[in-house]
Amino acid sequence: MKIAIRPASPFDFHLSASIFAGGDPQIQRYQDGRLWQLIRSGGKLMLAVINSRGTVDSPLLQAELHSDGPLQESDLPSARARVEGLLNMGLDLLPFYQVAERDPVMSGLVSQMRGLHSPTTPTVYEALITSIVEQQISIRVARNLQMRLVRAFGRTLTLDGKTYYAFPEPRDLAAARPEDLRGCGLSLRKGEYIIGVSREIARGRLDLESLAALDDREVIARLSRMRGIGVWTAELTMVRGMRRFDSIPADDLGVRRCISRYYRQGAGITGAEAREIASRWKPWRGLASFYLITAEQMGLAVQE
DNA sequence: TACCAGGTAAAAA
DNA sequence: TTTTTACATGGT
Repeated sequence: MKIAIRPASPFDFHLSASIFAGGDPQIQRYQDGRLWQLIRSGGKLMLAVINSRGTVDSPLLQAELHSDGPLQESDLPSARARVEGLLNMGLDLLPFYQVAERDPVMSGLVSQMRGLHSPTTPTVYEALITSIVEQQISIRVARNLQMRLVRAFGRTLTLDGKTYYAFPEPRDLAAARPEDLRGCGLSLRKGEYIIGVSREIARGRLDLESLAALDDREVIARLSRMRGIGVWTAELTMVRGMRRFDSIPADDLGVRRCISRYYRQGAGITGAEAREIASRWKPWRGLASFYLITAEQMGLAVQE
């Protein structure tokens, strides 16, 4: 079954999806112009294969949906929302670009990344767990551990003899032991954090999706009540999984490094200095930092 | 080899 | 109350 999607313009599908390049082809992957991603819609797993049929200024995407059973018309609205959510396709970037105009450095970078949309995880839970995994270790190592975690605990969908893995549900990880996660390369302590959070959710004592009703400070306070979650993890969860485009983990080493690169000639800066510089991007601080990180990865030059 | 990489909680001072 | 330490993997 195929659906057509018209993202808000401008939308650069290739640039936005490249963040998924090099991923595990059985989990999430962008390759040869197509984005592969398992989505969950109405309790049913399906594989979405997304490609572009339009341009940056007149974007048009096509998503093929595959499942191991018959797909109903009633599955489509939810599936469409899931696909659009992956790259925040409905988000109008122009208000952010207007704010960026006031900042010569950001303005110069943005003009080279026009149409870049940031990704959002299908669930808040996935953002929270992957953020815990990423604590302290390098992104590269963290991606490895995340792939092992998904393969070990995720639900699967088999199509044409190929198995695809979806991110685990809270109850899948709630049933695990720290030693099981240790087997994926995680520390025993992170295993405890992840299992603890998953159990709270599985028992109905924490509803992550309902945090949408709270403001940023309240979300940080609520999440920080749980063992293993500090301000950094909460902020990363918000910007990555809750579409809080103004939330920025300013203490983050990577964020500080790229702000320093483009605004302070690479001199080391503190989280407080990063927050000060970031204040000019309100109310788009999180999206701006995503642009900076992407600029760094693309090797864009520092403006003189 | 030793150190560091998109932190956090718990122990020690 | 503030400072130090352990934790895991993988790159340099």
